[in-house]
Amino acid sequence: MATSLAEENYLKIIYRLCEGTTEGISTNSIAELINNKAASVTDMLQKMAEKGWVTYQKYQGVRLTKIGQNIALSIIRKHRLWEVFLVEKLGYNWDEVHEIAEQLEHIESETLINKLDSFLDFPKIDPHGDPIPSQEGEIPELGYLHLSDVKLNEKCTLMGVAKDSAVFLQLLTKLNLSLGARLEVVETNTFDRSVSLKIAEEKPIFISHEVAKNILVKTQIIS
Amino acid sequence: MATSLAEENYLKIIYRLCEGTTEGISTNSIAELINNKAASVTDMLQKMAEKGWVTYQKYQGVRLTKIGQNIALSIIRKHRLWEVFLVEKLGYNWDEVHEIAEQLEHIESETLINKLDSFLDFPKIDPHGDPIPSQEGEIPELGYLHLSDVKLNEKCTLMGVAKDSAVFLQLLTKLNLSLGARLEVVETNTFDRSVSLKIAEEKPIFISHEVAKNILVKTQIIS
DNA sequence: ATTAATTTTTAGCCTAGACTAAAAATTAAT
DNA sequence: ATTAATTTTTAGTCTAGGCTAAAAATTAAT
Repeated sequence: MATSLAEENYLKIIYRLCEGTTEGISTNSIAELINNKAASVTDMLQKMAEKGWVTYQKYQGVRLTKIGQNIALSIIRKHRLWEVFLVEKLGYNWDEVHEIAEQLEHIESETLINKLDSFLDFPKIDPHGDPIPSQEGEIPELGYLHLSDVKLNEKCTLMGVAKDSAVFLQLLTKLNLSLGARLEVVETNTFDRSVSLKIAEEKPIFISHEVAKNILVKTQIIS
Repeated sequence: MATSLAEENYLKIIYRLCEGTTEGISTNSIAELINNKAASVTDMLQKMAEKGWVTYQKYQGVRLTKIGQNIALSIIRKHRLWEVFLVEKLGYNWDEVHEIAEQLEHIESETLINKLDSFLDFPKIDPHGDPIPSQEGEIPELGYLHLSDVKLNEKCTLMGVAKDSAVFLQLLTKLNLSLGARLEVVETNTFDRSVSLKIAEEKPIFISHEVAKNILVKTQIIS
């Protein structure tokens, strides 16, 4: 069944909210992310339930069905592949590509996205370190940790970010934090949960808990 | 002012119909190309007139204003650049790209299209030989002739097509007619206006007037 | 266990952009 | 110059996808 732009945006957002919960997703949380009023969301959820993309019970939130998940994954796949294209081929920075990819992800053509995938040499992650789902909807499991959860003095490598808003990414760039950076948490401050962080054995810098939480790292280098 | 998808499609079609006329464009002709009913077109024309993109007088057809023209040209520019991308970079054939480019042409980002332009090495024509408008809306004037207008026994080169429907392009491919082919009309048949055509000094083949009319050529090779 | 606060849903309304049917204007044909 | 045919416009409807205000259900607080 064909999906409208609005529907695709709902599916994508519900998918994001579903990750890491088995709970039904609340109307309000969707409304907030998609920037609509709760009443509009209820409306759309009911339509999507009829189409079989979500299961929905009044006042109990929604869950994606297998079909809904697959649609969401194919949109995410497209989004992330286009981001790779924008950065790798057109020379954009990682904080500039989100908006454009939000548009490109809705282009409908099976062949297009697979040719793009091949043109880009079948990348496994996007410019923010997020995994790119396969055509079959498989997501390579990367097992990254949030920097805020890493033990003191444990060396790790910056592999991705948990949030890709432009302001956050620009801050990272300013702090000289980019994909692949070698990191080590040397101190955590109980007062504000801020963190002293060594980057590539340099003099430590301070970053807030909020920042640390949104940095994804791996602790051993798996070759 | 922002343009909706529907508006962009109207502007593009009106632009096409304006080429080579100073007459107002009829409601019906637009309706046919855009696959809507005349009543819907009237409606939209009135709205676009208010926005200053067309001049419109009841029962007298529309014309594009300068602003309308510029919007149309920017969409055409995007369409044709994306077509180059699809053929040159992703390996599509020239008869496969139209539909996808119809979607891509609506992606809104100034920087994107200029970066794409540069990535493609500033092409002047698309895969069908159509000129690509510059950022400023200049169209390189190519001065091509329709093959049906070329004198007998005058050698010429296939530079483009006047129609890019998939069936037409596939037919050309079957006939071994592609961009750059050296052509010579050796006979025209008064009965059905069909044409005997030599391709690269081979044994002549027959093509219909309809085909000849939609092939664009240049007669001297301008280096 | 009620009451209060919050969340969600329903009901009704709005706009963009389609449509149909009927009216009006234009063009063509006698 | 009328009449007939065609084209275009108007008027009124419909659907998708938003909205607000009020009602209903759920959750939190006494």
